[in-house]
Amino acid sequence: MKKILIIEDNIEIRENIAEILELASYSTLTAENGKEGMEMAIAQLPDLIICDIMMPVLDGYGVLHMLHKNKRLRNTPFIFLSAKSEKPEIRKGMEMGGDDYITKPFNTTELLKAVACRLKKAEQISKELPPTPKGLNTLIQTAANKDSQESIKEDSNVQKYKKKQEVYLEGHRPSSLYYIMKGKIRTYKRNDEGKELVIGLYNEGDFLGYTALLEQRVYNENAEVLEDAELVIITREDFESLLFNNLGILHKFIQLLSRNVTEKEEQLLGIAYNSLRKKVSTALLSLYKKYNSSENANYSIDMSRDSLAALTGVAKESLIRTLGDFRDEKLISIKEGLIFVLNRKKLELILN
Amino acid sequence: MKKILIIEDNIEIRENIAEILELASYSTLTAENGKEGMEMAIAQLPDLIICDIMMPVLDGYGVLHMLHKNKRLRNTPFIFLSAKSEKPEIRKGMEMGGDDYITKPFNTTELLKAVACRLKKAEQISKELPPTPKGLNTLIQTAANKDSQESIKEDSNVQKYKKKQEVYLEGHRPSSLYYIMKGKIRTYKRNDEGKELVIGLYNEGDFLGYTALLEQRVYNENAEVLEDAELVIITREDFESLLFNNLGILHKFIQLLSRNVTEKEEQLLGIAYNSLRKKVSTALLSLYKKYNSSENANYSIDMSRDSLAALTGVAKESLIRTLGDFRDEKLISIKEGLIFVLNRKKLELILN
DNA sequence: CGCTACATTGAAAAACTTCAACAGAGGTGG
DNA sequence: CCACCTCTGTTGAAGTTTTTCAATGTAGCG
Repeated sequence: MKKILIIEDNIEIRENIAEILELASYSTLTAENGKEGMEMAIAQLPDLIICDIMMPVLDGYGVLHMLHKNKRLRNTPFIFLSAKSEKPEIRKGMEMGGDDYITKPFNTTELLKAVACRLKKAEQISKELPPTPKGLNTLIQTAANKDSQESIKEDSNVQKYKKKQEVYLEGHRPSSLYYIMKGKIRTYKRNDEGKELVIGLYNEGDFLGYTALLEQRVYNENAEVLEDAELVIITREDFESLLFNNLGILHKFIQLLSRNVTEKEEQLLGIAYNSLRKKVSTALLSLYKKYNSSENANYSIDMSRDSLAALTGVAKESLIRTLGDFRDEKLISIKEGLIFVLNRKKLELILN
Repeated sequence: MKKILIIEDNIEIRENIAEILELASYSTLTAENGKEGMEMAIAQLPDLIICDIMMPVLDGYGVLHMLHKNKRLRNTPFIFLSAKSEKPEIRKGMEMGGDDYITKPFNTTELLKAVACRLKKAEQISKELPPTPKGLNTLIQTAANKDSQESIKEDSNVQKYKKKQEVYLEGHRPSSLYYIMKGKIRTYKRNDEGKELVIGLYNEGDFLGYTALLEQRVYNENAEVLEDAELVIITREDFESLLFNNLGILHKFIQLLSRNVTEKEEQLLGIAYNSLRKKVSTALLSLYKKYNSSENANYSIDMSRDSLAALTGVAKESLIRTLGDFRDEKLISIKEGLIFVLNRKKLELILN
């Protein structure tokens, strides 16, 4: 239930507002001057504040000013109350960052609408999300529903891709963001000699191809389907409007990118100094973690040896030999090309 | 000069507003009903729209609704005009996404204040910045000045660091963001065997240590001063408030991170498959580009062989031998340990 | 002067890659 | 339906590249 703080010196008006809001099943807090109101705001962190301008001790402007200085209250919606005659005061209030205002006398509908409207807007902005990248999944859907402007879901189309199909190619101009509904994708780069290195693995619930869009330049890598996939195509325009109209999504993308950087740094260290054995084992483990997060006991890695080698950054033959060694050491088993991880612990403990 | 579109059916009011705004040196466009106004908005892309609610043909709500459907006009500030008596209409307008409203009759000050206030807010949001990372430099300063809440500049302090000093260490909790006023920094990781790999080079005008802050976890790398430095310490709180109160900064950080990812991917490909010679030459060139962007002819690389090896991802001895080869081939010269790039072109053309 | 830290060189060893050959699966067309 | 072709996976052996180990040189410094 939403908590609303009412700061108003006139007891009648105050009680009246509180009553109306309570009837609309909000919980209310009341204060009879700015100072008291601030104290209460700090202690209770209300979801919205309704505040009179003309008050003894600390007036409405003062409250607004102090709110802005407080990190946790800065974004709380703030609705002014003022007498009809106080026009310049109202302007001043809006300039100082008030979100809306109501002029006295007001009627019930007006009050409730203003409150509902501001609460809704605030919610859209500060939407809390689960910390996993998967959270973006739910997010994009809720955003698509809530967005009154355009429903991303409707506009976007889902496309099916077969194994080995290329989703995009290095050097091409990005026209859309991809969201993986189903299937697995890898991204890779090729050096002058044609050797491939896999630089990213993507699974259901992941986004694909955002760096090129964010940097506003052509793709720097190729993307290929590892396992038959269904991708939601989100046009560049939709992506940008989603991104910049929704602080929550922006926040999440920043975290996503940030984690990306960190992962790549880990990978760098590994590729630079790890031994063949270590490289192969970390590659196997990263596949395992990425695609078998539910710890399915019978999970198998189904990937061509070329791809696997490109993921590890070693020659195909070296990879195969190492896999053979691991099989002999009973760390993995291989049946018809599929690799089963038998002893994850030991695989993790392999030294350089 | 800012362009303002006035949509109002009453010719007197319309001309009056236009006149006032012209006097305040805005340029104005006028339309006498919603339909005409929309056409003009699409054709002219004004910076702000003032619009009456009650109008023939297409009313104010209709205009607002259509604006929201148009990508280029969606974020244009929108101020309603309405008669004092039309309170429920005003609420409806605010609910639909109007930014502000003015009740008729209004006075000059009120109008001008509302216009100025909305224009200012819109500008803060969509601030355009130069594309270079250096842009952040100017940005943080302007942000510090404009930010009415807290001046980052005042709060933060500048600290001096000596060569070889550690700025932060892997595993430590980040408490602040660093902005490099002067000097050079490198970040590096160490593997289990103690071998170091440099994963980032930072120069004047760069930010340092943001990934840990953004991911909200401990540092994943060490940062060490390469050349005596002065760093602005920006507290975590300031950084976060800066980041989330200023869309422009957020935008820029997204681009920064994005480029970071791309760079690391390039580096990965290089470290994975390049030959020793190629690795050394790209390392030299990346140092050259990073720290001698002004193409100073007498620039020299002053770095310990250990550091250089860590940057390249090879053994120190291998690095030294390759440097020797390059010197014999007259690609570089070495005096007292300092490396001078003699033939950048040829260095770039070295094959695997 | 002796100590320490960094730079350089030589030679041997290790770690991978490359080349080459071959096997099996799977698809194709006569 | 089978011979044939191609593609992928595997193995052996030779070849390269890079690292490691060890010795030596050099500069700064209390």
